[in-house]
Amino acid sequence: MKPSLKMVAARAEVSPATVSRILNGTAKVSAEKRARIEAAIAELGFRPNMAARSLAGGRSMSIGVITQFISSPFYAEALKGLEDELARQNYIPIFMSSNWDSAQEENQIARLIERNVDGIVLLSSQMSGQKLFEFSNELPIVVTGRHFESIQGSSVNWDNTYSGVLAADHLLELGHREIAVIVGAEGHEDSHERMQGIQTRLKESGVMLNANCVQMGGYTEQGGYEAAKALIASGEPFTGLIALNDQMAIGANMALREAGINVPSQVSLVGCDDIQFAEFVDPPLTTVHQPIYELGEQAAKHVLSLVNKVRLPRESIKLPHMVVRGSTAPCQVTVPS
Amino acid sequence: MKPSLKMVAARAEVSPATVSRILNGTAKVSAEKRARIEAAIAELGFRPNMAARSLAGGRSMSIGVITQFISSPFYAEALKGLEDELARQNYIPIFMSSNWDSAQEENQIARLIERNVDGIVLLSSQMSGQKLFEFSNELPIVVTGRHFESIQGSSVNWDNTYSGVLAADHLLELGHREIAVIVGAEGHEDSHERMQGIQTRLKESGVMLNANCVQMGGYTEQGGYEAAKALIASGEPFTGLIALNDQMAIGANMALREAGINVPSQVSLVGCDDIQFAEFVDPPLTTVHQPIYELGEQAAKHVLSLVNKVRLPRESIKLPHMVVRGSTAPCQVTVPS
DNA sequence: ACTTTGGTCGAAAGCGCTTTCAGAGATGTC
DNA sequence: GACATCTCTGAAAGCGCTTTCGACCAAAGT
Repeated sequence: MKPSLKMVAARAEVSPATVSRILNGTAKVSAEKRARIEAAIAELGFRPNMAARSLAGGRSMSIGVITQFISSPFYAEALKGLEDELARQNYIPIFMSSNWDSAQEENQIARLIERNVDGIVLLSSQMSGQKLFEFSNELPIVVTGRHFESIQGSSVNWDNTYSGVLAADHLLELGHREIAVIVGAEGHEDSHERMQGIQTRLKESGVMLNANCVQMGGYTEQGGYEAAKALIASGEPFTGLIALNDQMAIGANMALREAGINVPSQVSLVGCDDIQFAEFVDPPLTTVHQPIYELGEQAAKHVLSLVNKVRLPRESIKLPHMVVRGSTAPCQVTVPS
Repeated sequence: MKPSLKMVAARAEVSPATVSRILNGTAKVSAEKRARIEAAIAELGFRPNMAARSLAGGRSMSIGVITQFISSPFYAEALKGLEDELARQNYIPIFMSSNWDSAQEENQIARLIERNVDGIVLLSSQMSGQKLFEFSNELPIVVTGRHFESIQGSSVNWDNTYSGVLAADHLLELGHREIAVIVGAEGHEDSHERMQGIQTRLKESGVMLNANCVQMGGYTEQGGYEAAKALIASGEPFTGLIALNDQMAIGANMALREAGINVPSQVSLVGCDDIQFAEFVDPPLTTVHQPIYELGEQAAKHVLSLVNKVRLPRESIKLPHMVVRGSTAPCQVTVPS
């Protein structure tokens, strides 16, 4: 039989209420009783029952976390950040995948609410703003990759525009003037913002971005591969290629290789995110490193601040920065045929 | 105010007990009342409170899942398999990372128990068999990647030896006789078994495996990279290289490239696992595909069978198979210097 | 000495469910 | 028709904790 709080109380010769007070630090307890209780807890190996705590206290000490896919290499670090920060505050994350499907996303949120999570973090939600707002009336929600603000909702993000700026500047500095871009998916704020940053910079430098030179890659390797193929097939000349995430960059790299186009001598390729694999592809990928771990941490801090109704000191997230590896080089005069 | 079971009961003019019976299907209820109750549930938008169910029923309908790291590319598919199968049976997984640390692993298990999980799945546990056994007395535990059997414990695995056999056979058939191996980590049953398979096959073919030709790579890209460097530095000739997982193979690939050794014309490289990235490296990695998604599914089925104390029809897991891509080729006479 | 404050603590209610127990009908058997 | 047998249902206890409320005691103020 598992030891219960009641048994601890009996053993320490105090009331259950007092034991609870020790557990939660909700009231002062005399040093003497505290010692007795702590001893009893240790001797019995008592571990409080979360279900009971949750029921009685109205808090489950758990936060739901929804990603497109639990093992997305992009979110890997974000999840770590979340996990670490939540653990520090004695919460646990409950991870679920939505598989890029907004119906599934809603369904998972419902399951999480049923499980009494105290709040939810949405890493790149697909849901409509309306729905999001409705859910945020039920419980605190923090979302990344898009803007959202309500009484119990907020968003956390780094400066995506700046990521675009960095990528564009890097190619520009290397002398590239014919630039193509593989974007993420329609209606994705972060993809859109990065693109915005790129365009701003290109325009400032007088470089035109032909419509043919922008392809959609859906954020996957396969998508990047196909987008690059389409780019090549279009006949549009380009010496610089920016993929709005590393997975697409890796796919594009493969398409270029297959087409006999050398990276970086013929085309300079820059990715975005700096996922773990980026340095192990050939050539090692030049990319915009984004503070993903931090994003997770911040998201955790934000939900918890909403849950516990404390104001969070406005701590801004680090800026992205370039990681120059082998996939970019100064522009040669020759243009890939 | 959230609707409760009691409110549903009041609205349907039945007792709470009857509502509960409908929810759990634990007893027959007249069609008429069932209809009234279902209507009331729908009208109120009632969602049962898991904390209460868990407390009253002694089941939390959740399974703890511990991996080295949530976003390990290797376990990606396994987690998906677990998630899917658990969802089918109305359970949810609670994922936690142990970061390759057995103390953390124990700690996480304790946290999971505290959260009343009904069972635990350990994807590649680092814990001692003794500890494992102790925990399995407390609740059902299923572990992968090693053998374990007890009243409330079991393990699920594919045939790792066969994976080794496949890799060795593939190189042998291509005519390679000088073969090197990058193994995982000390004391890892799965690494050991794969190695076993390789050695059996090599021995049968009269190929000797020099001790210098076996390096440890710790299952990471970085480790594989360093292991390959050491291999090259040792001066030991080899035309075939097997890495016991893809991440190490990818690291090794990079080391070979840096050393100016061409894959596959000078060295044929074979990995193991067939992770998502394997086909996007250059050259696309020839590897032993292992049924990882299925492993997750099976692990889920196994814990749930232990939890619900039903015997599982002995359904064996698929066998690994070779996926031949670009990193292997027939052996040339020349040997890398 | 007598009330006031302040600090500790226990009794008890209750969180939202499940489950046992037994009662009430309905049905079947001899 | 009397009795046993089912089937469906409700009352009530209780899962393990938190929290309110008030009791109690010591220290402080008058």
